[in-house]
Amino acid sequence: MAKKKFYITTAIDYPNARPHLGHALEKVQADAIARFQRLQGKDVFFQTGTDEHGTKIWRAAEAAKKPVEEFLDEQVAVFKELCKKLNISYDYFIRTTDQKIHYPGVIKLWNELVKSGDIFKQTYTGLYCIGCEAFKTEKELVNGKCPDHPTRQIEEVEEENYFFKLSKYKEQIISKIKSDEFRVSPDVRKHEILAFLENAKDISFSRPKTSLPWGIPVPGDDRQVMYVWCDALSNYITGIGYGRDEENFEKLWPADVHVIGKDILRFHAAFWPAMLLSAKIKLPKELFVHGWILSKGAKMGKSTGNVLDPFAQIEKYGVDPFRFYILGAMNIDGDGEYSEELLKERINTVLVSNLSNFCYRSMSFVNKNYDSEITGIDEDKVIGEVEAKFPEIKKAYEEYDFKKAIDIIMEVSALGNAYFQKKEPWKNPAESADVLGTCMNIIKNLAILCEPMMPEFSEKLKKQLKIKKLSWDELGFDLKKHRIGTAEILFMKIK
RNA sequence: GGCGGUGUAACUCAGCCUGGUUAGAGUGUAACGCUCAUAACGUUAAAGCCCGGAGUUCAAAUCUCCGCACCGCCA
Repeated sequence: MAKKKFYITTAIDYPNARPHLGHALEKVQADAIARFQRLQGKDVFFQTGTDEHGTKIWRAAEAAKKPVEEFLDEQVAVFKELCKKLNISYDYFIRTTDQKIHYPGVIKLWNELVKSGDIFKQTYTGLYCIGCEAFKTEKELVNGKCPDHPTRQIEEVEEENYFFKLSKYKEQIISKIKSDEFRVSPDVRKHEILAFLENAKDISFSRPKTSLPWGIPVPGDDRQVMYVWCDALSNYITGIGYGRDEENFEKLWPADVHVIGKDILRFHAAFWPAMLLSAKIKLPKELFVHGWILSKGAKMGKSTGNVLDPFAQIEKYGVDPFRFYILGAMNIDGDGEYSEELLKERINTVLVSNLSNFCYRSMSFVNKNYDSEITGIDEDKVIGEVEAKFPEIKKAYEEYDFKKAIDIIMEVSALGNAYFQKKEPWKNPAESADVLGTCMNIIKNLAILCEPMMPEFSEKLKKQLKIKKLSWDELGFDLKKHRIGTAEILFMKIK
């Protein structure tokens, strides 16, 4: 039987500045999902990438005094480097400036929307801030001035743009979201978007080239440039072949899950499905929306000055402890707190004292007392207790509740520690060989359970246990006669 | 202003949908035990007017209403 496919994406990042912890969080969450699905035997395709058009990029390149292509290549390299440092197992990294891969699908999509009669021209009159190079609503202004550029004039500008008939599809989208045919999770985000959709208006879909110099030209009207929606959201289909390799597209679409942040919910849960409906393309199955990483209760961002550099954090604490911490710090339907104090505490008390210590004390005991070999297992009730956790952990992963998954996995490790303590094998090593056999099996299970979140740790465990590949199906206590390798400490305590 | 969420031990949270024995977990604290292990592990304990008020009920952290505080989305 052919493997079932699983197509997962992150949002594409806007590389006008260096990546921050929020970027890291989303990639790590998506990576954990991708790895979990691979463990389940799925044929996973995992896409991430960068959104490279728009005024901010154009201006950032100007500020850096570089040609925009060169500027982007450098910026994108940093985002790719972050993925590498984070151990992100993506299959494809899409760039929206890629004229071979991305443009054909974008143009096809635009034309499909035109064919459906959903693109129309309209004159737009609005209040324009020269500083932002963007339209503002009256509500956004403070004393008639842009809050970000209070010294600049606000001008009333008239532009002729293409619009997209979002309103035409809102009822369809509402019904698909309500029925979970297009699932938006967690529920709080589902409620939010349903409320928004009730009053959804048509949206601006292009800008004059004069005001948006860096973008994809509108087919048949080179005075207009596509606005971000058609240009960027389309990456989810163009990357897998839409408009270019239809066979591959048919194989992978619809996406099983788009992982996004709550700030772009509307674009993904309203604009994007409307575009797909207009183009007669199936909707993605699910949108998983994460919150923000906060530092002392404030959003991480350049403006708040509380930016922690993910590269520095990974360097300082190691990739798996970092992944472990940010995955465990997020509440499923809210935000998460990032602080180095908390991170240190979590690593020292949970990763080191519980998990890593159990593995090391058990394996080094086998090295010393049994010449690295186990010959059987002790049929203790701990086996049933551990096995009872497997379905709970699977459920937590399936619900993207990494915090819960971590908690239960650590209960497995704690069961191991309590079992080891109760059996006191050090008092009589000669007669305790089977106790350690049971411990080796618990460790094997931990290697599987932790893999989605801490792949490097899992690799090390497998190497030390001398076990090749492991899938979720191999959870259990089947290791009877086996020789392990040399135990090494897996995580060090942080001072 | 409208809609939604949150408020439970010193800290982070679970429990609330489907009311019911002494309200749970981890961290921190204390005592004891153990010593294979990264001063790691185990056992036990102290610690909660479950935001406030009213109501429904034999019974409410849990359901209803009002209020307060904080957060999100919309206007």
